[in-house]
Amino acid sequence: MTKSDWLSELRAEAPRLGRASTAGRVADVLRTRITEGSLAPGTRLSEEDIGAALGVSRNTLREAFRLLGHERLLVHEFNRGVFVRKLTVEDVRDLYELRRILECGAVRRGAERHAGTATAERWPALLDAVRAAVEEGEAAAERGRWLDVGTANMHFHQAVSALAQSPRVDEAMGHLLAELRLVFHVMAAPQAFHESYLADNRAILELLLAEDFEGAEKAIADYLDAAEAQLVEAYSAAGQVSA
Amino acid sequence: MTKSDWLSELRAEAPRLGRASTAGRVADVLRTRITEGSLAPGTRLSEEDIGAALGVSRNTLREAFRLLGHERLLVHEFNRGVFVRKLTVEDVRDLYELRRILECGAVRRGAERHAGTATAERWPALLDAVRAAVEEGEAAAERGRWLDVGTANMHFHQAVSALAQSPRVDEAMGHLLAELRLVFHVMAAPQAFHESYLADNRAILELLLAEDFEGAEKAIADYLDAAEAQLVEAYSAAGQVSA
DNA sequence: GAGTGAGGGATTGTTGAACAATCCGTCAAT
DNA sequence: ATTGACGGATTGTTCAACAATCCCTCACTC
Repeated sequence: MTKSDWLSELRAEAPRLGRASTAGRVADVLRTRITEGSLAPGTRLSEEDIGAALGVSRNTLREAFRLLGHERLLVHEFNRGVFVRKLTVEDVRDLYELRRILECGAVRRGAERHAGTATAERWPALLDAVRAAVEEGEAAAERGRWLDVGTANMHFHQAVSALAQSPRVDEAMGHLLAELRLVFHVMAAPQAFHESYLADNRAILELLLAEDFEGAEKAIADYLDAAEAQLVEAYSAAGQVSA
Repeated sequence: MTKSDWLSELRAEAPRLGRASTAGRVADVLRTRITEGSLAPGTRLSEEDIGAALGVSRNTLREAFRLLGHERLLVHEFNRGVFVRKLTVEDVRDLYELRRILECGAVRRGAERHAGTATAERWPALLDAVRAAVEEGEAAAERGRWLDVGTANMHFHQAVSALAQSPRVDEAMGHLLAELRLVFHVMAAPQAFHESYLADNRAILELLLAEDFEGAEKAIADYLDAAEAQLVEAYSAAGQVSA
C-alpha cells in the first residue's frame, strides 16, 4: 500500500469530521423527523418554538431551514415562515419524469462506459452495490420489516443511478428520493406497495448481470410507469382533501 | 379568455413580486459578479468586507452565501469562509456527463410524450423557444457580440431540456449551466469556441422540426462530446497551475 | 348576510454587538 | 527540517431589539 493510498482512504472519511456545524446537526434532526413522517406535510415550523425546543438561536435555526429548503423538504414563504413540503400530484408526476431520465440514462451511460473499458475495474463494485440492495430488500421482507423494505428499495435505485459514475447524478438522485419519501407516507398499505417491486428489482439485477442493458432500461421504465400510476392513484384518493 | 386563464397568467408573474428579500438581492448581485467573471474562482469572500461594501449585516450576508452555495457558485469551508467555486477537470467531465443524461433524456422523453398526443398543444411553443435561441445566437454572432453568443447558446440548451416538460429538469439544467459559466472564463478565445457551435445548434433544430428525434439525440451527444473535449483540453492547459 | 376596511397581536426580516471557537502565519526550540 | 507554542484575524453562534409584514377579529356599510 503506497502513501497515496493511505491518503485517499483517509480523504474518504474526512466529511465525517466536518459535521461539527450546529446548523447542520439541527438540519439532521429535522430531516429525520420529516422523512420518518412525524412532521406532517403542511406543518408550519415556528422559528421561536423550534429554536427554544432545540436550544439554538433563531439565526442558526434559519440556516438549518435554508439547508432543508435546498433539499426541498421545506418550503420557505416570505414573511410567512417555513412549512413541511406538501407535494401535489403534479410533483409526483414530475419526480417520476426526472427518475425516468436519470435512472434510464444512468444505465445507458454506464453501459457505454463499461463497453469502452476505460473504467472497467469499477464496474463489478457498482453491480455489487445493486446486488446488495436487492438482497437487503429480500431479507427485510422475509423478516416482515416493511419500512426497511422501502429503505432498501431506495438503496436499489440509488445504486442503479450510481452506474453513471457521476457524483452529480448521485446527488440529484439522493435529493429526489428524499423528496419521494414525503409521498410514501400517504400510502395506506406500504407492505403491498413495496413488496410488489422486490421481484422487479431482482429481475433488473439479472438483466444487468447478463449485460442486457437495453432490457434493463426497458424494465426500469416499466417499473417507474407502474409505480407512478400506483402512487398517483393513491395520492388522488387520499391527499387531495384541500386544493 | 376565461377566468382561469387570467389567473394562470398572473401567477406566472408572481415570483417577480416576492423578490423583496435582502438576502436574495445580495445573492443576485454576487451571482452576476461571479458569472460575469469579475470575481475569479478561488477568491475568498470576507464576511466583514463584503457586508460593509454592500451595507448589509453579517447574518443577512451569510444567508446570501448559503443561497449561492446551494447553486454551487460558492463553496463553504467550515471555520474558513466562503470561496468562489473553483472547478476541477473532474468537475467539467462530470458536468458534461450530467448534461448528456439530461439533454438526451429530455429529447427522448419529449418525443415520447409528443407521440402520445397527450400534451400535443404545448409542443409548438417548446420548439419555438429552441428556434428563438438559435436565431438569437446567429444574430449576436453577426453583430460580433460574442458574449451574447455564449448566452444564446445557454438559452438553446435550456430550451432543449425544456422539451421534457419537467420543472425539475429545467431547474437542474439551469443550475448546471450556471456552474458551467465558471468554466467558460478560462477559455482564451470565446469567439472561436462559441462560434463553432452555431451551425450545430441550427442542425439540431432542423432535426427536431423534422421529428427525427433519434438523429437529434445523436447530434446532441456528439456536440457534447466535442465541447467537453475542447473544454478539458483548454482547462488542462490553463487552469491547472496549482493542485 | 356578503363584502369592505381598520385595528392589533403575532411572526418573520434584518440589524448590530458581543463572545467563543477555530484557523493561519510567525517565531523560537530541538 | 520538523515540531510546538503564541497571537491576530476570521468565522460560528448567540442575544436583544426594532421594522415590516401577515392574519385574525370586529365593526361597518349596503
